[in-house]
Amino acid sequence: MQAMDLFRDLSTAGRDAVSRGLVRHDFQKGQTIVEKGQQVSGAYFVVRGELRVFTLSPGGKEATLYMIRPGETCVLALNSLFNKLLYPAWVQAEEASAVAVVPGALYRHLFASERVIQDLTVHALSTVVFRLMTELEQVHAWQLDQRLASLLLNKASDHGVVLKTQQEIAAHIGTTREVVARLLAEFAARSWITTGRGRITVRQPALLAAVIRRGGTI
Amino acid sequence: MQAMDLFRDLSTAGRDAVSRGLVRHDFQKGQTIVEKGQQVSGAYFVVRGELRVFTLSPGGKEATLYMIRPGETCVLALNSLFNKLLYPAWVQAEEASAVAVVPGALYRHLFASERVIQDLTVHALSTVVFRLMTELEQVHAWQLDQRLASLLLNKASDHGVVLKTQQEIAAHIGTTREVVARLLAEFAARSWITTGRGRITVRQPALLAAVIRRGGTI
DNA sequence: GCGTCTGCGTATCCCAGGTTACAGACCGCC
DNA sequence: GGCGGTCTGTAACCTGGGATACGCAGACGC
Repeated sequence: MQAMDLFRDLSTAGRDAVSRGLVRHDFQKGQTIVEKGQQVSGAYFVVRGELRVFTLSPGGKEATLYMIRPGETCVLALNSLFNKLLYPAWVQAEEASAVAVVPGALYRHLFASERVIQDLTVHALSTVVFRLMTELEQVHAWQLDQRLASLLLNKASDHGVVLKTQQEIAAHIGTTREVVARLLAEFAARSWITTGRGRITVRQPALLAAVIRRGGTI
Repeated sequence: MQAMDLFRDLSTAGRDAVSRGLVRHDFQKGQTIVEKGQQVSGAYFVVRGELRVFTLSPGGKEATLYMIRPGETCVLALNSLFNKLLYPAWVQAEEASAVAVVPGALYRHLFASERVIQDLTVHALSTVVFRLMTELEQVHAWQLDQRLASLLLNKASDHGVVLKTQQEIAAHIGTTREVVARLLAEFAARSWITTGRGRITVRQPALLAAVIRRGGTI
């Protein structure tokens, strides 16, 4: 199992403990993994797919906090693990995903004795701090068209294709579907992108990038 | 020195190393401690006062990311992340503050060998993650009047006094002075607060709290 | 007392973006 | 090939709050 790569450098005792305690879960695209306020225990390692950590406001509007990619750890779990706080957000499988869960007690034990786990924990936490700070900065400083352009450039495949519905995009940048449609229409009118059902193709990445750097669309 | 409390549980060797390597700095209110993009290393323990971590957008508008209070740590350089990437925000002394700085190399050494430092590090990082997530959630879900009410209730002393200028408050919640004045005027018109030069007194905390829970001022 | 500086109060205007309300268009399935 | 569900396009409208532009009032030094 690929997830085991993470544990290669453990002591034999540690590896034994892990192989006994590790639980693997599979999630479908869109499936909710953790709900806000839930008491979580254990560390979640993403083996395959991608997880999305997001908030849900009373009105039902979502906003992505950050993503967790394969090989990374869900630190919220670590956070709750070490602080005894309740989980402060929702987590969902962005695509079909496989997750390896190390139960809380085992993880704390490993953290106490295994150097690799200590480093990994700190690294995971730092990464999230960095991502959250970046996100927060962008929310404050950027307009929606800049955030949208940024998302398109980030999520585009090698050939500039983004396979997402407008609804999903809206949830990512924390706005509504209509607004996304409006902004995409502006981009499309300038031939920077072309749109299709569940698909956006970036035609002029350089010009999109310019939107981010500057301040406005016009 | 009070900061030494933190290091009480170190091994003798560790304590020696710290007492040799620790550098104490004093900062005036408003003084900048770290600038964005600066190459920082080590850990900052707040001994006295309070630090503010914030972003500064091109337009010059500030927005507070989170605060660090006495006894808490700002872990800047533990791994490649904050070492190689540059620090993504500004840090400023919110009040006159004393900070004990543990240089990067020493901190990494301590982290590798001292149990207390490992726990402290994870705890500090988790705390920051939690604060950032909370802040991000509020930015998305709350209106400015709610954010302002929240800030007033949080920063008020025992007798409901907040000693801040409107400019400072605006920087905290990421808006402009004029908007703060407008909202404060609304609150004052309802006799929930009274205002003065550099001072706001909360008269009806319960009603302010109601603003947060609900959705609007009216 | 008098100038100067810093902070407050207020009014007017304007725009990004949220809201509402439909009208297609594509997609798979029966 | 018709039908229901999911997605997109778009237009008209509304509002929170950012921008601009002052005038005024304490504080503080001289």
